Amino acid sequence: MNYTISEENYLKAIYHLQLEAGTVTTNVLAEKLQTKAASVTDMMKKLSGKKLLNYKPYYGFSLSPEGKKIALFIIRRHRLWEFFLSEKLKFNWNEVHSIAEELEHVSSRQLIDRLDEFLGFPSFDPHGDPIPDSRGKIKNVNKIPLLLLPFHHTAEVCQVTNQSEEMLELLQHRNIGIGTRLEVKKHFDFDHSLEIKIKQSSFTISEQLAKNIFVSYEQGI
Amino acid sequence: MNYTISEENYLKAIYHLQLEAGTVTTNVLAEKLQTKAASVTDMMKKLSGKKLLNYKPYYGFSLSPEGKKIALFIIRRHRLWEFFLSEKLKFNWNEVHSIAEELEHVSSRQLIDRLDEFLGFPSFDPHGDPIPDSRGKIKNVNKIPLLLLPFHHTAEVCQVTNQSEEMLELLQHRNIGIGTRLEVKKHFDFDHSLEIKIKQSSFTISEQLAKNIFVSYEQGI
DNA sequence: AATATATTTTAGATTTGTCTAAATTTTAAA
DNA sequence: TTTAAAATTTAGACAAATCTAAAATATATT
Repeated sequence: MNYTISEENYLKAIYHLQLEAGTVTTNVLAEKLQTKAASVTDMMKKLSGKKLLNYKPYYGFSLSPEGKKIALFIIRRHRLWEFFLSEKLKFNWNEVHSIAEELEHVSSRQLIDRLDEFLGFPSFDPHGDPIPDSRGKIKNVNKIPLLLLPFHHTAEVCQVTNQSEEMLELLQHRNIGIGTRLEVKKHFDFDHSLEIKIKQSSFTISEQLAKNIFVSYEQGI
Repeated sequence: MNYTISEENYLKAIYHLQLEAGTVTTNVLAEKLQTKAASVTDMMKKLSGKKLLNYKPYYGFSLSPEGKKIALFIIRRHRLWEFFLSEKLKFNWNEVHSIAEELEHVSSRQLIDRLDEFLGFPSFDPHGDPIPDSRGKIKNVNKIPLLLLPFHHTAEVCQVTNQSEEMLELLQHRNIGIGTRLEVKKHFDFDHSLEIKIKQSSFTISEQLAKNIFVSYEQGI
């Protein structure tokens, strides 16, 4: 019931890649974890030995139900700490991730459940990512990419998928954050940039930026 | 500037033993860390290689100024987390230690300084142990063992040195905690037990318990 | 279908922190 | 002061997680 930091990082990375890409390969996982393919293979054998993975050599791997459950708990810890850092310790959006990477490996179940309570059982972290509850369940939101938002309909930013320093710096400059209400005025075919309006001011943002912004359409969360 | 969990645990343990006993030996350290003497010797070589220890084979070792500084920072992290767990997450006195053992190894300096600020720069943890400030300085209190408190002088419990489950269970039952005001009525020579008075009620406590309780005499902290 | 290329796995080495058992050094006792 | 006992260190081994280089397998190309 207790896993090493390394095992936890592998499980979490596999979970994320499964969500993003559906299928996970040795090389992609190695890239994500900044390690080598051979090391990944070693760990795959270890994790499948513990029944956390379905693994067939040369054919790939995927999380078992138990492995997924554990991954969700690690993600729960990560996101609750991010919420804490942002909400209580007043860290910026772009500072919380790396600290939460360390905190997430503190394993006391009771600690996390009390932290959850202390924070008021939040459903989303500062990036808008959903926080699994104490049973590992994730709240689903009706969200669409900003690129698909129809013109002249106000929507609310609910998630930002790229969490790099650079991206978050840009968002802060533009005053865009989770909960920001905006509407799309126009698409420019030439470079696929968008004109958007927040409160009274309008400006354009690149396709690259817009790709990473998700909004909830009909209603707030 | 970054140390492994194991290195940190050794530095911390040496610091504590130096305070308690003045001198630290291989066997005592091995006992404290639940490991073997040979492992301690290995680590001593490693830490003295990093200039954190003065080490002369067969003659013993002690923290260098740099080693002491690091130990104090680890203790700072530990005690701030203990304070957080107790004050904010409502953990009992006797539950905070083991969780803080894990949290103390999360190394972000900024995290700890912000946590400190969030908690209101506390000077003492829930056991009454002093919390080093951001420069590593410890506040000194005029404290004496309860055994030495003169009769009929009210004093305030300011520290409890044994932090085992069993000890803390007993203290909770007796309603003794940091800040409790009490006076000593009598010493019994037969078993060296003490009669003490808290508020209106008097009862006796064993020498063993009294040994671990420290009080501030003239005035509160 | 045969071959070339890319991907993945195996084999063997390395580092960290640990262990046991043996050797060394210090300390205590006769 | 020599010997016995205790404490400490060394030597050699092991598990975890990683690496490089080589081998095995799968995929793509002709």
